[in-house]
Amino acid sequence: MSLPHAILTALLEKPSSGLELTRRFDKSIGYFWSATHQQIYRELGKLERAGQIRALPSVQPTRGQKKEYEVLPAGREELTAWVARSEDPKPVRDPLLLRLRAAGVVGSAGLEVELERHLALHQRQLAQYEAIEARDFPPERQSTEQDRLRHLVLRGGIELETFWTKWLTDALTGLRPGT
Amino acid sequence: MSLPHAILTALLEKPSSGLELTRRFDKSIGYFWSATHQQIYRELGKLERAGQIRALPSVQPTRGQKKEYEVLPAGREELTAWVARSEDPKPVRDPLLLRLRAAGVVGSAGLEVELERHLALHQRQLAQYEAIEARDFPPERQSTEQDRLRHLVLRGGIELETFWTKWLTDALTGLRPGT
DNA sequence: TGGAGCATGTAATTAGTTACATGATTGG
DNA sequence: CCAATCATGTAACTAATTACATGCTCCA
Repeated sequence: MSLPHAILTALLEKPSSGLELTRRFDKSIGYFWSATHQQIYRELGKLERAGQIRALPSVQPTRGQKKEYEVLPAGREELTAWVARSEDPKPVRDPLLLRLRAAGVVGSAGLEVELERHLALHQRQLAQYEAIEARDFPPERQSTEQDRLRHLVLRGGIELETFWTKWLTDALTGLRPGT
Repeated sequence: MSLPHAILTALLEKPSSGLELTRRFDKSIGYFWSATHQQIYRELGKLERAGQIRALPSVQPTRGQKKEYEVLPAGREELTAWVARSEDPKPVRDPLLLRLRAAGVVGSAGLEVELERHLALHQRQLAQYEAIEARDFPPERQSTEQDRLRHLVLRGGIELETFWTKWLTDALTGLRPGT
């Protein structure tokens, strides 16, 4: 139940059309909440019907015509309440860990290649996050709460990718015999 | 598309009934792939119709009667192929990171309590994993590939929970003013 | 005999994915 | 004027969640 809140957050940061949102979900927002344009349009419709956002009245609502949305007070209230809401972490569901367990039962043939592929992907993502950190959060510069929160989110991404690269490296080592 | 593979793995480790599987998914298997009994029964039906598993012929298939399943050769082959299959990591979707981003926009009122709650949950999970590691994987004891793979999976769980406890601690520090 | 617990399921809903459809704008 | 691209959507499907239904066994 987080997609509407992701959209509300994005629209508060900057009113946008569906396609603009899609592009932003492919970049910064997608680093912690991914969504496709189909999901986004469907959810925009729901949020509009719920009175949490509205289309800016600049252009007529015909198909193929750009339509910009902004957040209404009800939407902001909903988001504010959600930030403090009590929601348990979702149970883990990780296909790669599962595959290692499966490999323990049917053998690990072919797994090494796949682990190396994942390792390369995570290393690339990590490098990208670190570049963003170097660019947007140079040492000793954060002052506003918004800056600190954004940096924390990015740190989460960096540390998650660091975990994966380290764990995959260990797994590749451990997969070849000899401890 | 990993639930059927999770079930095949579990059944290869030990033939079980639906409820037994449900219990095992609440424990060890659920540490990296969670599932409810409804999902499990539905998927058992599909796998049986697909000829990948079969019910042990011991008891008649009436409702309320325990029914044990075992994996057929086709099921083992499918699992073997899946271990080596090329599958990209799923895009990240983490509600807590998203909430921090939202807090940057509408303010972080009430967030601290929620972060502390999550921190406690992750610390508890971490302690549990570490107890399992101490019990099942004492130093210098692993020899078989299966042992090494199982330990790697557990290390994944431990390091993920370590990441969350560390990150949440940082976040709580960073949330109060003064760097 | 009747209720607790074991065991297997169905139904309805929600969220996410994949594939496709259509209109508007613009530059060659 | 037509192809590329921008932009908004629909439809069908798959996966997961939540709520409910039903039958069997055992023992107080």
